[in-house]
This record gives sequence, structure tokens and C-alpha cells, in this order.
Amino acid sequence: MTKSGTILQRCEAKGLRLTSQRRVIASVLDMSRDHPDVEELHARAARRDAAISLATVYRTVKTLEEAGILEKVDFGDGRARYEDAERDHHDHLIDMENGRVIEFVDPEIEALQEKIARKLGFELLGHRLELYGRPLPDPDADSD
Amino acid sequence: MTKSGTILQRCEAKGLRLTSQRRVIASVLDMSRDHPDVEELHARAARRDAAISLATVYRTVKTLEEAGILEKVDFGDGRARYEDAERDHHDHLIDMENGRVIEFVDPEIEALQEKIARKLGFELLGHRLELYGRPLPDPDADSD
DNA sequence: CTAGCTGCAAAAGGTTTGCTGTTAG
DNA sequence: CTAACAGCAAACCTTTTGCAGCTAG
Repeated sequence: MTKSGTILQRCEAKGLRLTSQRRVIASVLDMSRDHPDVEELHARAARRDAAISLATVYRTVKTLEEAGILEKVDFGDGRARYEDAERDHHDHLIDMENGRVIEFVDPEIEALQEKIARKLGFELLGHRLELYGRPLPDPDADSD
Repeated sequence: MTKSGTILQRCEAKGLRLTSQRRVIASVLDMSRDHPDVEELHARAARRDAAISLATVYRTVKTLEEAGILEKVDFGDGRARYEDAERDHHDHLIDMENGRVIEFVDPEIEALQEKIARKLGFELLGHRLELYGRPLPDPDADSD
């Protein structure tokens, strides 16, 4: 199995205290299909409970990272983002025209990275791959 | 040709004003074979001229980046690093045991990235690839 | 001579933390 | 009941900037 339930459920499983703030934050994370930074996470959480502080969001997100529930990602813009650690591994393609993030997996590239590391005399522990691109006009699509 | 001279020479070529601080910073950059962050750059520069301020290092490095002489790299530790933009393109493998950075190029992976971007409907503008690894015991080397 | 650079210190932007009061279990 | 958590504001860390004086060209 790859996914062990919602973030909330995994918090429970890890024995984390389920405060109302954490429920809100966990739920916001669960329903986020994009890659909000911490401030945006706070904004979304505050929409449901205006009393949630930014400090709490930072602390929660760090706690969940330490619990292995979230994973920090860094798109090089100086803001921290977090994504569900239980999701299948993937890399990111960042659309430079609007900042949107497309996730992808490519087994070939994964294998190639292993090979390169080994060739250099290393065991590959992890990697970070981000592609930066601009949308290509799609000849098959209806132009809006 | 790939390399158009020292960083100092390229500053001259770009018509940048060659202050004594810039000469020192450029020379420190030229002789750095590692990837010092800005504070470390400042420390090395200050060893030669104690009056160089951190602000000047930040400003210089940004000026040189805008002039296309340096390129900013980000290893995800929240500190900016810069490397010579005229060097051949390469990616980084970070040795997790001591933080050392090994540079490498792999044409296959470069091509694959292009292919992936195109498949996703994007023109590849750039990428960032970092491998994180641990040294493998080398069977051919004399064990120390 | 003067536009551009420098140093200093203050500010900015993102993140962390000390303290005190609150709450889940 | 009490250890863990939340809110607030202050602290932190890296980077940027306003200002006034200095200097390369």
C-alpha cells in the first residue's frame, strides 16, 4: 500500500494530539492539490478558524514532517512548502508563466540518477529534480 | 570557447567599475573550487581586506549575476551560493557525510529532461538536479 | 567631476522561540 | 489532572536598502 489514509488519520495513528487547529490544518493539507507555502496554508486555515496563528501552522507542519507525515519541498523561492509524504515519489515541473506546478514521475530518469551516483562512487540517498518550463502551444488543443 | 577569462576580466569586459573590493571578491570567486555561501565568501574576502562589508559582497554578487558572470545556486539550506556562469553546465551531487559537492554532467539526463518537458507540453527553460548520496566503499581503492 | 560604489545600520521577509495561558486525553 | 499545545510578540537569520561619504574613470 502507498497511502495510509488521510493526514488526519495518520496524525491519530502517530499519537499526535488532535487539537482543533491541527484538524483544520490537516484537512487543508488533505484537500490542497497545489503546493501552498506556509503563509498560504495559514490563510486557508484561517478562513475556517480565524484564531489559528501562523506560528501554530509552522509548528504543526514541522511536527508532521518529523512524524514522517509531510515532506518539505523547496522551489527556490525562499518559502517552505510541504506535501504529503505518503504520496508516490514524483518530481516537479514549474510553469514559469504562472507558477503552477506539474508533478511527474519518470522511471528512466530515476534509474539514470542511480546509475550516475554509482558511477561517481555514491549510494543514492535522495534527489531533487525540478524542471522549469514554458507551456508549448498545443497543436491538438482548442486554442482559447 | 566556453570560458571567456577570469571573473575579473569579464567584469572589465562588461564595463563594471573595478573597485578594490570587487577585485578581491572576483579573485576569491575565481580561486574557489568549492561552493561557499555569501557569508563564507565575505569571510574569505575579508581575510584579504578586512574593510569589505557583507553588504558589498551581497551587492557585488548580485551585480555579477545580473551581468551574467555568476549564477546563483541553491542547495536548499537557506543560503545563497554563486558559481561561475561561464563554466560548462553541470549538476551537483552532495555528499551527505561531509557536505562536499561533486559536480557532474550527464548528457543522457539532460536529453531526458528535455523529452519529459516536451511530453508534458512545455519548453524546458532550465532545471535543477541535485543528488544526495553517501560514498560507496571503493573496491579498487586502497582503503585508508 | 560625478555616477556609481561602499559602509553602516536599520529594515525586510521568512521562520523560530520564550512565555503564559489553554486543552486533549 | 498535566503534558502537550496554542497565541503573541520578540528574536533570529539571511538578504536588502536608505543614506551619506568615497572613488574609478
